[in-house]
Amino acid sequence: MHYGESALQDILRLKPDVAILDIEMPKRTGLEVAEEIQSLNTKVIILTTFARQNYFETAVRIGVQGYLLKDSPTDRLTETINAVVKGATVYDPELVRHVLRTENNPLTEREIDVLQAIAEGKRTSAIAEAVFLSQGTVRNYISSILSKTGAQSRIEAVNIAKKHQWMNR
Amino acid sequence: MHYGESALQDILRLKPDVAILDIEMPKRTGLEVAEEIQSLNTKVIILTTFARQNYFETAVRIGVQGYLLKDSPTDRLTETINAVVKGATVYDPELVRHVLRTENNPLTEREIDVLQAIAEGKRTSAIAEAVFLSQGTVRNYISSILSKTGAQSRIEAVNIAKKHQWMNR
DNA sequence: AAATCAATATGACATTTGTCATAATGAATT
DNA sequence: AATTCATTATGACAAATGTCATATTGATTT
Repeated sequence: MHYGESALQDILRLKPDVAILDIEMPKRTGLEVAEEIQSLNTKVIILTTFARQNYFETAVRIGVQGYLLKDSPTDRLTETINAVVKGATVYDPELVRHVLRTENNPLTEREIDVLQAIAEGKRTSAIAEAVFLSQGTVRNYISSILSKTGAQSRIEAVNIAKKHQWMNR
Repeated sequence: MHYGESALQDILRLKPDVAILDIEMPKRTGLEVAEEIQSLNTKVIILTTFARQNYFETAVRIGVQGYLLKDSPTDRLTETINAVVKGATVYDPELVRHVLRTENNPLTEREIDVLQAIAEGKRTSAIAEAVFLSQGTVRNYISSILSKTGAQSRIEAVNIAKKHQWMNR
């Protein structure tokens, strides 16, 4: 395990063109390091296992030049390094898509669970069983889903949610 | 326009290997001619513009060796003639599919109209307006759709009908 | 520490749906 | 000619659904 602190010291000393940082490191996270060195000309690429939107968003806010997931194809890293050196900014497309999906998604986790059950054609009692909630709660959720989507009926809500890809996670 | 009667006379006289017949001809339809000559060794291919399932079904019942639509690709006719001479039987796949669809489709035209509106997420009042029916009638249709599909809810009915392709014509 | 939000629940009420009986008409089939 | 079937309708009743007010709990954010 590498220490964020030593990474920071190395970068400050060596002033590399590109620094590839993990996020979860002891002492200092990759994001903290990235923030510290933003005044340098060193480009930062975050390479991490964690697809947490929170991390991604702060990375973008700090202004890193790259953000990749460790499970993305290996040659993508080399491509990204080359692109970043040339001045480009590269964000993992999966992640961007995911953020866009959740960003505009007005539905909560539970509401999505319920909506998925609705899409299968289940009626309230069956939905309640499927998600282990009382029928009343399910009806409340549906009511909320309808008002959030602006739909007039369960089916319309499903149609709208599908169009916006709000129904997957 | 050719006469079915003269086609029949010609076939009886010439005893061809294959006879290609239209259906709608004056005096005698192609289907009548096909029926008359079934004792001969002449293979019959029906080539017609009319995609009426009624025609197709009687043709199959009579036992014709081929049934094609005039708007199918031209080389299909030559293929079919060759295949039929070799003893095969060739039915237009589109037509077969269509028949299978309507054959097992328990829904009436009107019910399909209603179900389509349901799939769009319309509620009863909106459906009634869309198909120019009273709300009561719409609810009766839905009730009937539910019992015919065995569904418990509108959405389930839509899902089932989509799976069986019962919602298009 | 306070405020916000998601998750969960209940009760009451209004509206929407689904079901059933019944009926008229016209087209198609036997 | 009689039967069947699709289309259309109404009325009455039961069940399901949607809405609203209200409340508790725990997590997250300010």
